[in-house]
Amino acid sequence: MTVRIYDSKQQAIVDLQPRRPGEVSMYVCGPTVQSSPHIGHVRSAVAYDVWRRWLEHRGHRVTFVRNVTDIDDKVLVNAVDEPWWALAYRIELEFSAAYRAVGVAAPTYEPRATASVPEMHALIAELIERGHAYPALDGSADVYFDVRSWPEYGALTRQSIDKMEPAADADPRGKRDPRDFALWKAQKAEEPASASWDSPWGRGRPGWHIECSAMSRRYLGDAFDIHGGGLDLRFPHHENELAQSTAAGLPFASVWSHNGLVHVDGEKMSKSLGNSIFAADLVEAVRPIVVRYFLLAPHYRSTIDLRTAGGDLEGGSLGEAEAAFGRIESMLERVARVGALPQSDVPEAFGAAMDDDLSTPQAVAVLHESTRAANAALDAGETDAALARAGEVRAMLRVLGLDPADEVWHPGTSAATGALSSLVESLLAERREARAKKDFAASDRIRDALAAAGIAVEDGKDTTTWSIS
RNA sequence: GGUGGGGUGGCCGAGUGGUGAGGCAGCGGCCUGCAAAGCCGUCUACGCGGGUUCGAAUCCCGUCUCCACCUCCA
Repeated sequence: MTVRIYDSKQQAIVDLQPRRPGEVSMYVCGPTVQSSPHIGHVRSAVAYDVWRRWLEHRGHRVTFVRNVTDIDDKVLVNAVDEPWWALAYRIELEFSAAYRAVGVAAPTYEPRATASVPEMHALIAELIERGHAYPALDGSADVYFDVRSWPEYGALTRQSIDKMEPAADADPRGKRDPRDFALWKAQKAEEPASASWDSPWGRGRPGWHIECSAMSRRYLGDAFDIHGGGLDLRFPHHENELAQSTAAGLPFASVWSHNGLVHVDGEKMSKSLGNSIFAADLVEAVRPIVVRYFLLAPHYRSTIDLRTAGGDLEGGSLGEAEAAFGRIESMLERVARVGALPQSDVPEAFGAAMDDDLSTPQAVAVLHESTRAANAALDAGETDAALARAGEVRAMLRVLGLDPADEVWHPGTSAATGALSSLVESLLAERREARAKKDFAASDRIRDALAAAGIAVEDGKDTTTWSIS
């Protein structure tokens, strides 16, 4: 079974042909750690986490590198009452927590830009030697990429240089062409000494873009299989990465992949609109596992529109996701009471959907169909059939990183959990006695009391279940 | 001006030629002490105008419209 993936550069779905059979190397652009993670960052991380899990499920050994860009203009600007490196690390920790919360597995390696400065220098030197980069004409320590020297510049986004707007990353006086972008930026007088490094061209710091070319090469090699990131990185970031690396003579990425963006109530999410949904807000509105379900149910390349109920997250599309996913969880709990789930592989239709450019919408449809079938079988008293279907559901959930039993979803498990469970069970035992005596007033009193404490009680055919709402 | 992506039923969201994915919400039924859950059934579709075809959401032409990117961005 061949996995197919959309290549942004070719604008086509192609067969994934790993350079080394059985091994896939992926480089995904991680955050510039300048401000707190929002739903867009989380969406991107989930998308490539699912890609990675599916490739592993298909038997590939995946080397997954996601960088942290910890030195950049905005990191310096945003560090107002703390050192820039303290800000960068503080934000990096927020990102790690957000990723972990929604079940994104740790990458194979997570390199920081500041740890690969010598590799950047090597790349820049190669570019100068090949005639594709030059030190600034104004005598500063800036070094620019010479877009006119590279005929393929614009290949990723199919744009011609003449129709592009000038790059605003440095004073154009030092440039040969206003579209030339900085590979190395001279240290400025007002910037802290700790934010600059010696280089053959003078003291300074990396331009944006060069760090990804340097780190992907360092950890994955001159050529690797998949380069991923958000759609908004396509230009200029990925275009410039492609130009730098290929102009330096490297084959670079075989496939370029981009995940779609997240909108809020139909509007682009942006700082100026003040409508950013931060990761911390999300996991407060609904359970993290539901956030993950919400983010992977639509296709990874489509725009997700997060609808709120007048700003209330729980009342909008996240609440609908809670209802939809809750259905699957309820089924698993029902079925678990009649027997142990068998080890199963995912249904063929699920696999076919995932192989086809990670078509999670169809895959999720299979998930719901199996859930319905399991419920139906249980209602019909067909226990074995119910267990079989539930086993399939669990297999699918595991691949998607959505298994409710996975310990990543239970970080708060503690003695308190056990104590609560014990109390609730003893109240439910009293209620069972009352119901047996047809004392429904007493029965309802207990249910109401639990409801008041935020605990929902549901009577099944033979059993009663409870959950914290 | 350039480069891309969309317009599907009350809502979300799949679907590139052939008895209308899936979810949320609604309605009817079964089940239930009541409720919830579950199951069964059910109502609303393909922006607009042409064309090709035995047959089009799907292909072609035209048209309207929304969105993103074009050097801050996941």
